[in-house]
Amino acid sequence: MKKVSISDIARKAGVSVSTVSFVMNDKAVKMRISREVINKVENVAREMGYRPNQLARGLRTGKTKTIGLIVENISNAFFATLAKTIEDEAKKYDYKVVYCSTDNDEEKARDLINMLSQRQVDGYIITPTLNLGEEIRKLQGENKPVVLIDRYFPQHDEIPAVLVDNYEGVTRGMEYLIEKGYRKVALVTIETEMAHMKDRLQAYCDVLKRHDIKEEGHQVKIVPYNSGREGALKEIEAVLSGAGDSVDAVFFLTNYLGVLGIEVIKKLKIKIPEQLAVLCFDDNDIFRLYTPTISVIRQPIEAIGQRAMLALIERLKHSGEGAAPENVPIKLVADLVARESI
Amino acid sequence: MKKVSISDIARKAGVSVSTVSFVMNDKAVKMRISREVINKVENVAREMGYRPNQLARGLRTGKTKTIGLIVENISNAFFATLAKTIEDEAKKYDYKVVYCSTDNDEEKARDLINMLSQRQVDGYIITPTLNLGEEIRKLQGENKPVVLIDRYFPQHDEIPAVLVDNYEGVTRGMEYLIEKGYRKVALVTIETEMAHMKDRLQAYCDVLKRHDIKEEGHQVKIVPYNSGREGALKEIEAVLSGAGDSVDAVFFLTNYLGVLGIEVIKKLKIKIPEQLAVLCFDDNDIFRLYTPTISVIRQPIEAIGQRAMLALIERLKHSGEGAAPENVPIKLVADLVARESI
DNA sequence: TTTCATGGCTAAAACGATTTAGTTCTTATC
DNA sequence: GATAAGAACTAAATCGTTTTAGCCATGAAA
Repeated sequence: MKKVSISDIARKAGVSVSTVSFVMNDKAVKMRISREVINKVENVAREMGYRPNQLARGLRTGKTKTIGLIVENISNAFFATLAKTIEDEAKKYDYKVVYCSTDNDEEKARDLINMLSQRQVDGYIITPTLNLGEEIRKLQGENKPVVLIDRYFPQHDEIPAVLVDNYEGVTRGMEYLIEKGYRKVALVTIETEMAHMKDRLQAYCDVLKRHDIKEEGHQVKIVPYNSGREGALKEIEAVLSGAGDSVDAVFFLTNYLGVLGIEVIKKLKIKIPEQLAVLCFDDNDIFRLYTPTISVIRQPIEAIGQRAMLALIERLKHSGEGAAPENVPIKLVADLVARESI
Repeated sequence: MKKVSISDIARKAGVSVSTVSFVMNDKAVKMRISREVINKVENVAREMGYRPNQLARGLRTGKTKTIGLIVENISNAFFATLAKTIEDEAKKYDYKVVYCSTDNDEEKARDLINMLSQRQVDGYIITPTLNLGEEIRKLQGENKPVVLIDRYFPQHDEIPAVLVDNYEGVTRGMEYLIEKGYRKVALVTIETEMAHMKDRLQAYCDVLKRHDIKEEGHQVKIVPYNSGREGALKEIEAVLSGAGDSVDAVFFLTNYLGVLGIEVIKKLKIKIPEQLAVLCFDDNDIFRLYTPTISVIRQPIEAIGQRAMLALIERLKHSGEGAAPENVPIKLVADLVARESI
């Protein structure tokens, strides 16, 4: 019981392969195939359960109707939601998406791009790691559109990117904390050279400076990327043990760090917000359900996915022409969700 | 700047296409290509940045080195973890996985199978919806191996399946509740005809019967599948409003329901475990971090992914031969994680 | 001198589609 | 009666690989 091909149908219907192809692609009328032949072919195709081979089609046409999505980690809530949005959005334009995770590893990211390229995806949506600029330029050189999400390369402004306005988001959060009277705000962030995180860090520093908060107000803990779960917990604990004393508030710069932070807070039995105010960049179910509920700066995940998809589709359409260089990166505004933790 | 093909290399290196192919596939020695030609070809390929076209390769060989993974919803923690495990596992065998979500919609599931089939994936791992038996048999007819996960079709024991022992898991949970003195255990489950959920429900009933618990002890709430978030919250609230009175414990049969349950409990300010003991089938970060922590029956997600992958690879290897019909379904044991909620 | 290996490659078919450029009938037009 | 203009199809090239069968030397064996 082999798969049925277009020529099987042709044989059974007593017509040529081309005729079948025209019928299957709704070009029958344009090619003046008679009504009866059309019906005959359609019937035979249905009976035999024909499903066009996309490999063959892609090989011939050069289009696979597939886009590659590279995220940091698909099992992280943020990326999972983003992926789902993009998948749903892609379907509207009749594209399928295949996704994969870099685990933030440069080498792995390169391998993934390579793999997707070999599979001839039509375009890419990428959460880049460091030093991926060259690889991405190569894709563009092959005329494959690329849109970055969540992160960007300031030095490569010819690569379109869609992300939250990180600087503005953290500024908003910090202003809120300060307005509520907190002055000793610890920052917990992740070790990285990437611009989006630098922007967040910069915003923190700028706000403190603007309010003339010095020394004791500046407590930045940078968790090394490879410290693992246990290591990260230790690092965070080191900061939070100062709660109620050297620290009166903490701002976690990623959702993942925030969840670890909750774990530490729970362990140390720190009272929120009496001993410690808590704010996190990026929402998570846990923050909504924890007692007390945790305030967050919420990224507009759906909007990011939609805008990215839109930008990509635009480029896929006019892939030949010189892509109109949008003002990059596109920065969307994050909103503050005030809950009980501040 | 077009993509470079094998014949571009052949031309530049002054050899035939076949020779290049042999070199690129490590068949050069077997084909007695001389050392110098091998080196030459390899150099040219590297210089030109050659990446084999997998469409062409797949078309020719009939193997895409890709497996299709169909889950209910990739943004759900359970399936996201499962997907990640399977992806990692697949990589070991040099397979790529492409995943998609059914949202538990029969029609969508069929479409996805169709789409993956058109893309010529070599095998499938599927979280089936209702009535997918026929479609799956068709795949097997085309000699494409299929392994089910999380769910199974009792009436189709020729389709291999890997899942947790649902009956045993719920039995264990119920015995634990009863041992701790709870007698009025409400059950919250989802409306479905699928066997794995029937098994869970059956276990609940059997345990109560075994302990001679009648009437007041039997409170089964079946949340309709299409009730949406708000609807589901209402349904659950209807049950939990009896906490401390007609109900002294609640057992959520899925992780998703459990999270909604927590939301209701929080809203109604129900004291756990004083007014209500809580148990959930399937773990989630929230259960670990909520105060108090919530006990769960934990599924061995990694093991499920690994066993499923193993079974699939086995079948991919001997796809010609009559697949040795394993004892199906493979049922793995779930363990009870006792926390503070009981 | 013919035959046979063997070493070192290449030609060409095949995979399953799409698409361009025909081909073969009718029928209408001058 | 010759020509042109559709109508209704089909042949064959093509996409980029893999793979089988075979070609052409050279040297050894008979």
